[in-house]
Amino acid sequence: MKITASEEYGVRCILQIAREPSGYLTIPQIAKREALTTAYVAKLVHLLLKGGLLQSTRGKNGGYRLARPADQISILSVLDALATPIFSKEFCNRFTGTACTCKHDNDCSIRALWIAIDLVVRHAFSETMLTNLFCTERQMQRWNQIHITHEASDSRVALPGFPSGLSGNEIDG
Amino acid sequence: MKITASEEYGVRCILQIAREPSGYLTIPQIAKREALTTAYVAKLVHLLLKGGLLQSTRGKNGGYRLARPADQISILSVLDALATPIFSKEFCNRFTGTACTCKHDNDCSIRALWIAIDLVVRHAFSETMLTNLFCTERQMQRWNQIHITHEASDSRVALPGFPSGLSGNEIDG
DNA sequence: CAAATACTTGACAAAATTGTATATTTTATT
DNA sequence: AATAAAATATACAATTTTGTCAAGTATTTG
Repeated sequence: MKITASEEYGVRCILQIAREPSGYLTIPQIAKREALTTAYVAKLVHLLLKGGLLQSTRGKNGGYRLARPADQISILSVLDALATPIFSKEFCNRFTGTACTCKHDNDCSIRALWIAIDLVVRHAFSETMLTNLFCTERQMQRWNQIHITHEASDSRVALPGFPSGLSGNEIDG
Repeated sequence: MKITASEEYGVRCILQIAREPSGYLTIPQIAKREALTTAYVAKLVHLLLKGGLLQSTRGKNGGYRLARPADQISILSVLDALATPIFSKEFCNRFTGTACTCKHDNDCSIRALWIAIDLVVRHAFSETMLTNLFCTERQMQRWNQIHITHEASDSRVALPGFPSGLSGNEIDG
């Protein structure tokens, strides 16, 4: 499982704009701050623009700003603008092996697994806003230790007890 | 965020072995059932072998079997054998932009975000065993509807309230 | 011990992703 | 109007991932 390059760099770009006091940045400014080329930043912010997260002004003195306040922009919406989610309509078409259509097309428990984890991830990111990244890494880590690992060991952040094949008859499909 | 090809196909291969009544399958057999080439299956099962999830027997009448009972093999261990996790040691080295070292190397709230989601995902997969995939997709879906979306709307499967930059002083980093 | 079967390994070809280059359009300033 | 600064668009080069090929090693069976 991988974070794609556009997701990583795209989040960095919009976070630069979000944290900028003036609320306004040009492509060359972002490029300099993130050590990226202007061409690449242009591509990324364009994705964010199409996704409705940024507004642009053309011409001299132009630039980009957030389309809404940072506390109303979820990480989920940012990632959705930058790449396709873990599970999308195209997924099963991507993995057909040597056949022209996937062997498990009409009944695939693995597909249900990916859909489940996608749901978990999407929910997590839907609750995290750009403003939540306005802090130091130490603060974030501390939060992680307190909440995530705690919740995790409480088995609340899990997919516990997927229907077992051995005792799966309880569920009427 | 993407599931890699080796993760997808690798899970399919080990699931074939796990579901096989004899508990024993050869590379050509797996290849046929999954519509993959024998060369590709060989590569994938070898990763699973190195990861300690399979045992192999060479020579005529050889093949692969699970190294332990299917209910003791987590999806997490399978995925770890097949690919690197969402966040690993190499991560920051992959995204350095045009610089030779990442601009945010010593303080990066985004990194903490990826580490957090990685933890959530790993925990979820650590609780899901191969046997939990021994069912129909409908059964899985039904389970998803009951548990996942429910827990999600209960805000228990989330990263709620990451430290905010506005009111983040409460946390002593 | 030879033949058949099956795993092992490393190199390489194809495809997808990632990143760059170039040209165009828009707009403020002089 | 001319110029400079900035966004937009498209095509293309580089890299990484994905999948294949081919030559090897090991083991069982007759």
